[in-house]
Amino acid sequence: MIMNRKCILRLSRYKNALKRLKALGFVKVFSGNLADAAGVTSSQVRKDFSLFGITGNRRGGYKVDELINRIREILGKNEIQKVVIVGVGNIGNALLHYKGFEAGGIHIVAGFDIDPAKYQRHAEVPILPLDEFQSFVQENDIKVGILAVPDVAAHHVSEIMIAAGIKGILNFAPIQLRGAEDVIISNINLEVELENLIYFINAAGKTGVLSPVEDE
Amino acid sequence: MIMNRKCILRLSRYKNALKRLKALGFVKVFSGNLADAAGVTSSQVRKDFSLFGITGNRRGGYKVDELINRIREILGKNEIQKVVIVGVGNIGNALLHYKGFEAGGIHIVAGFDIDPAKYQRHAEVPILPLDEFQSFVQENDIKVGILAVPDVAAHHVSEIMIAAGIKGILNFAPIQLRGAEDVIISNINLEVELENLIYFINAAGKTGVLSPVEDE
DNA sequence: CAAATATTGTGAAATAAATATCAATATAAG
DNA sequence: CTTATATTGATATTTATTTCACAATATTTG
Repeated sequence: MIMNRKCILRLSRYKNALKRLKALGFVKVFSGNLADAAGVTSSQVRKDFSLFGITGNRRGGYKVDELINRIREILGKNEIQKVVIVGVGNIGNALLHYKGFEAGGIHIVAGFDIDPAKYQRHAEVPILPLDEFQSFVQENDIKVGILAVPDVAAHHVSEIMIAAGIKGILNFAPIQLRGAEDVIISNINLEVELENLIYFINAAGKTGVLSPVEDE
Repeated sequence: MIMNRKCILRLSRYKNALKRLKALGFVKVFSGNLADAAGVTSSQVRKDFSLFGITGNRRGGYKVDELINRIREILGKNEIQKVVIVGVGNIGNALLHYKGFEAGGIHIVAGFDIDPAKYQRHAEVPILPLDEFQSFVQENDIKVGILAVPDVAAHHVSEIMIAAGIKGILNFAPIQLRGAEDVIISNINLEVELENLIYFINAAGKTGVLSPVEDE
């Protein structure tokens, strides 16, 4: 089954939207409801579902609980959920203490840095020397890491991560990392995002028209 | 000229790559060099350039300095560059003190929050009451804001921002914000990104194949 | 100066993604 | 129980994006 990235990202968003709808008391939803909540079209929702074999009832929509479980199953959240952070600077530290992940079943289990002043071996989420990265990752079977080091170090550190067995990297350094064959990398570049906003605002100022909102 | 978002994002990345190439001593580049540095194909680079009317010399490539200036011009970095942050929690605070933006000509000029304990009126980058948001934004002609409040507050705060005249929002809250007609919103959802990595790692574990790296 | 060569710039082709359409059908109404 | 109706699910259509292919042309070499 060939699945593209965008489709999976949307699936994740559907799940988030479903949780909110559930909190509002929804027991079943129609593709249109979900489309509104996730900011897409109902065709898109049904198309995505059909790719994953998710089915509802004609005229009856989808049961919220079943749907959440099915998506969670597809996203594989029960198989990997421990995440480490490399680079405990501004951004890394914020993510280390970000509470939003826990609710989604993602656990930040440790931070790593090269600066001894940052080490906190006995904190709830320990901050350890980068030297210990490989052994920690292997002992704890970690597959996902967040990279939040300065740009000059990013490439080097990504190699350390990959060598240790990390298979997925969320990269905050403002360079385009290229992974190995079996490693997937998501690049988040905040400056690029801001520049993008600025461009479209300026463009709107000139033409009076603004492109529709989209992401990724 | 109809221009899509992805294309602009790439332009921004080309600029970053060019800066790095320049630092390495490059005076001119070929589309292939830039493609490698930015992780795309050379066709893509040339096509993007042709959309914006950027030209080089056949057989001579592009002059790095000219190219950087031209891209900077297109991205409009000389017109808007002041940015505010609403929500000085974990993430907001990290971004407030993130040094990476300055080099790119983006200035974080203030943070806003509703928690009086966070106010720092006389700090280098002041943290002010949300009540003062509108007057600050209007007096300082701010058009771009970063939204980093808890999800339950996100929608409400986005409305305050838009009412104050903000035209571009970089949203870190894990809900899909929908802007007004003339407001552009970029959503960055870290949990979704992590889930996505987890999905592809699990998928690779089953099939032995991993999709190529891409973003947005 | 002429010939060889590498690279751009662009239109055409291929691929991928999103949207629209509509028959099938479950639910609800009468 | 029958009819009307709304919604799915799948296919077709449209639109967008990427890649390919190659003529045009600077630059370099002999």
